[in-house]
Amino acid sequence: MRLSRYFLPTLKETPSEAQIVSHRLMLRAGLIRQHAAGIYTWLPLGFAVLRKIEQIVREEQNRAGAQELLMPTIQSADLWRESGRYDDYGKEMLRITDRHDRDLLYGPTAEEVITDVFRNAVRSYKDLPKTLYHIQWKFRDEVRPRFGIMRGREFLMKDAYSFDLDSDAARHSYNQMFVAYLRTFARLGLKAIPLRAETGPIGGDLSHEFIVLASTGESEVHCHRALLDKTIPDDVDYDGDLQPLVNDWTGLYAAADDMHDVTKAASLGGSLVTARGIEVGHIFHFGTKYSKPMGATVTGPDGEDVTVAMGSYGIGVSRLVGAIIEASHDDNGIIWPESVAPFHVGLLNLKAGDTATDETCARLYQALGPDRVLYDDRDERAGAKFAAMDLIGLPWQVIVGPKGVAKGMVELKNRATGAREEVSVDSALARLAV
RNA sequence: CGGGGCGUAGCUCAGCCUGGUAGAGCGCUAGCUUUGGGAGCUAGAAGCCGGAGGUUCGAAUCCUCUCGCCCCGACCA
Repeated sequence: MRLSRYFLPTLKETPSEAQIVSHRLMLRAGLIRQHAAGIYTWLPLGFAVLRKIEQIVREEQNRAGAQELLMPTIQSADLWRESGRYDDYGKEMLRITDRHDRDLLYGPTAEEVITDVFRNAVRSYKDLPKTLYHIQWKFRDEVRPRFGIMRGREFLMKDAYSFDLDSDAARHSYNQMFVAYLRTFARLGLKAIPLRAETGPIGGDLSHEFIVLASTGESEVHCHRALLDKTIPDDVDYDGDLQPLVNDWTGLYAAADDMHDVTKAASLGGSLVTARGIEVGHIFHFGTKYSKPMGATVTGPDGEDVTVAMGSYGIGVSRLVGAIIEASHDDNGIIWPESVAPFHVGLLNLKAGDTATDETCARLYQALGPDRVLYDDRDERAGAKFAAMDLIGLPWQVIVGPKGVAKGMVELKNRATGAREEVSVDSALARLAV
């Protein structure tokens, strides 16, 4: 993409409403614009990142055996009356009335809808297990939206729902998601740790939240140091026994403030780490909380009806954009992990209009591929280009100036480390190849 | 939902206390000069001073109401 044609409204100054780093940088780098309190427009660059994250989440869900579908944003209130949540959910639920005076709502979550789909379609235990998910916009009418996209009212979320014959089987579905989450966050370039969580209003008896570590994070977490160094295998057998792997990740002490056990933590001595983090995922096993009132049953092996055991598994996709920035930035701007970067390379033509630099840039642009490169071909000063490119945080920069070009050289800069090297054009191409 | 604050040019803000008809910096446009870390000079364009009502000869400024946004707290992917 040529920057001269791209819609990338960057800001030199920080809009006054933005308090935290990710919000400021998202506004400044031209990722989002606020539409109303807690509601945002995603500009092309931000949208590109959102799509990348979404795709990684999708791939890992599929890999774990979950199947994607798409449920509506607007839901019927009747279903919520069935589960008993229509009155319980409170003002966070945005309620709507249509022209026939029917009660609708903008979905804050989708347990009711998926349970309805399931009960109408599945009859036999032989159809189990099933894990279904979608990636859809949700709305929760937060009293006080803040921190930009991190706590908006409208947000993009992946939510998965598992259906099993009994709670032992459900535990396997739960473990599949647990492992999928570890893999997902690792691929996003994040250090995430699972914490045992309160089950909250959704209910149930098994729940973990996943916290991404970032020094500017909202909540405080305490955990064993060894948890930070754990890695997740690349070739997980999702059909096999996942319990050992889950145990490995949950065996060490880890707790947020609300579940923090000071005595237990103190016994860790020097291995205790206190850090800050951002919640980006939450998984629950809640048994028959929805299947029972809504009559989601299957015929079991013995011919008797069985109420299915369910779990639900959320990832805040749009929140992750902010979380990644909180975890990865410096004074000059964003530093995108390669896996989610909107472009792989920023190509800076330091003297647009100069035949030699133009030609070198054109060659690099074509060879690297216009989809992977953001080419700053604007008639701007070098300083402005450096600042803009650092701000938007692409992993690599290729800096092409007349002095280097005369020697057949360009400069390759790594955004994360700041390291620059002068290399030949061919060498730069080789280094940046897919 | 309790407490506080702010709405003036695209952005950051001054002006308001003490009413007299709109300002700065950045950005934008044009020209010249500059050209490796958000340039310099010159000349421009750009504002229903959030909205409504009121007080007054006169309101960005004072009063009332209203809408919007932000911050602290309680609550959440």
